[in-house]
Amino acid sequence: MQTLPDRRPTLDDVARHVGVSTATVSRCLSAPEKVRPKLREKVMAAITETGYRPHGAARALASRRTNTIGAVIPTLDNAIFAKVAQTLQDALDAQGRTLLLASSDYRPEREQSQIENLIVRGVDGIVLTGEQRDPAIYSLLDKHGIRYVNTYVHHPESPHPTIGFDNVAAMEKVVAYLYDLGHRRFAMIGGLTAGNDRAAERIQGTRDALRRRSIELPSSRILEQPYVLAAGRASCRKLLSADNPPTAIVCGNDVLALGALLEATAMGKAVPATLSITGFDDLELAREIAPGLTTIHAPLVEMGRLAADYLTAASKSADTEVQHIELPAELVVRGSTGPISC
Amino acid sequence: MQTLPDRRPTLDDVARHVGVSTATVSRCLSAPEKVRPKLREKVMAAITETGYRPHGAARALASRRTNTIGAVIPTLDNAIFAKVAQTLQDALDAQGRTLLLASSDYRPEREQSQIENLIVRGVDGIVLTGEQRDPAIYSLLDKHGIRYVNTYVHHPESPHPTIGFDNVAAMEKVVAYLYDLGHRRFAMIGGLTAGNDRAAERIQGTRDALRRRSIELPSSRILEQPYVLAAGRASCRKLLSADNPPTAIVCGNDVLALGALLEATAMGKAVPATLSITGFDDLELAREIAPGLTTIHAPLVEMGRLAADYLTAASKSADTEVQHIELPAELVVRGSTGPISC
DNA sequence: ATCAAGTTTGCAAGCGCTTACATTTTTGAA
DNA sequence: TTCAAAAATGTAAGCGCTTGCAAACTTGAT
Repeated sequence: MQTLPDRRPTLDDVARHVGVSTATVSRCLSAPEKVRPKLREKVMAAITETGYRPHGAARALASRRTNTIGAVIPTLDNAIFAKVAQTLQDALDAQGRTLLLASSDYRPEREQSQIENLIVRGVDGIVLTGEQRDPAIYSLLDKHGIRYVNTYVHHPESPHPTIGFDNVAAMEKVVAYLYDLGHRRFAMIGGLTAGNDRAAERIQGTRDALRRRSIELPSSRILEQPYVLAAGRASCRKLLSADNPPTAIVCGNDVLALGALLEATAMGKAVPATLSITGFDDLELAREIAPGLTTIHAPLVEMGRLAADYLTAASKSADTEVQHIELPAELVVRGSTGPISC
Repeated sequence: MQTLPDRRPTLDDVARHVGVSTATVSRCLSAPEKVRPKLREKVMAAITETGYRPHGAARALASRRTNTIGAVIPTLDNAIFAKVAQTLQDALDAQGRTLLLASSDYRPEREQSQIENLIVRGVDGIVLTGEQRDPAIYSLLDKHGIRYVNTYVHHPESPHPTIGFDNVAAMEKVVAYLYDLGHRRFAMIGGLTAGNDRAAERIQGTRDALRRRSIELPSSRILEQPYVLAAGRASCRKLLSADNPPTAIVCGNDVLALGALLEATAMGKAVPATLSITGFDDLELAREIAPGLTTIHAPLVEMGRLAADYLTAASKSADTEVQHIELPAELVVRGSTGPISC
């Protein structure tokens, strides 16, 4: 007798098909070694035949596990975040878990709603970008017993775990390098700092590093811009058109720097002969363009892998130690920077 | 009397807190208009106080809905797919649904496992990339009653719905334009065609368009490469180093074309004076680089929006008509192409 | 053969929520 | 006021699965 169900097959369908209990079928799927090989084979065959696939929601409800990790990144539109997402996915895949990816578009309220969304979906842990956010979010996370880790930053004193690099120290490296080349007239094209602590730290880091060398960066020389090429171009044009233009433009990320580089070239400004430009992140394109972009290499792969490992380990042990891992963010010198020549 | 639960708050906790039934609390959340305003306020306050958040799995199990759409894209590492994902997410957000994003890394078996994953997660519909895949996947989708739509292609005769553009016709436009400029020696740097029908169609489209003009493209002039800058560079170098090098290089996407453009420039080859290069997709960078890249504009935003709408509409009505929507993919002429000059 | 220990399988109680249906309360026309 | 209709709320039965525990079956030393 053959039933032709037009509904999604269930565990029960498979069980009846073989003549065993649902418990056995369930075990074939989640603990195969507990079922006698011969029986298991029969069950597996029935699963194939019926096209059965587990019902994730039912499984999650019964087992109180989802084997899922969430991540909220600012945007997919930047290769840098896409790369981390890819790394996370690979690392989690290897552990038999899956990644739930959400993007906030750099908007705090949207980040919050995405985090709540992940909570509702029952993720076991969350990878966050940066540290700055409404404390209510952290307490909500705690209340639901969900582990999380802040990435892209290193804040050893923070009560929240961080895996990332020191944005301030990285900018010190950039400034030190440019200063030693002889540069004294600086400008910065940074990211929008509202709700973005990384962007703020990079600007602050640059400002501090210059101040340490007795150079004050006037606000007219600090432009806060969205991370798009066109903004880098426009900002560069503006800076170069001013009186006494800078000889070095420090950018908050590679996208802005590439925009600046393209505009400077278009304006006939020789790079690096008369203008040095630096980025941050080290995109593939930074290496390929001519001249190559001097930038800070962000250790994305390492960061993604460690974040995945951290959440996995964290969900097992219940140790309370807040962890902070600092990754190196090194300066990569390429053709877009050089000694001052005027 | 105050309980201090260290477990996740449930509907029941909230209900007890207010002194109503769980049904009422549930209704406050999913059909607020069915609850007297005064009571509703009390319930909402209790929800805030307890930090309650719905348990998605339980909700999905009870309601047999997840309000979730899945999408499987080849990779996040290409701005083009990131853009579609972003658009999809925005469109779905507006409908109160969420996007579950998965990437296949251009590997068919990984695409399959990601699709199964989405089925297990109970998505209401799936956005797929391209059409070529194991028929078993389509029948699995059918068996589970999950709607899907293939994007990036337009196959009016296919039994599977498609929303996209005609890759073959697009390449005809490219070739026609270059031919009319006087080009006769062509080469192509295409994507890897294994499991990628878009890449295959673009190569085939180019070959056909040339053949129609009595130009045969020898296999030595067709390079299949992964979509990365470095591959574009290396391929370009190889093509230009051959005897009787091409005057026009047609690329399978903008990443390859940008690589080719960078390499040609680095080799001192004047573009477009002695070499024309075309891309496909129309990345932001294609517009910003110098010279600007002549390319096919892929209507991503429109595609994402339509796909979201289609799956929403599809899940409501049960009409059986297989839909095919063709979107325009126009040639955008910029500085990387010009008349032949030899 | 026998039986204790180990292995395999089944039983059945939930997991936290939604929702048909039943019950109670409110409303407003008579 | 009265009472039928409408609105609000409660009751309770699952949704499809996992898993502790009990029952049945194997195993192999005696």
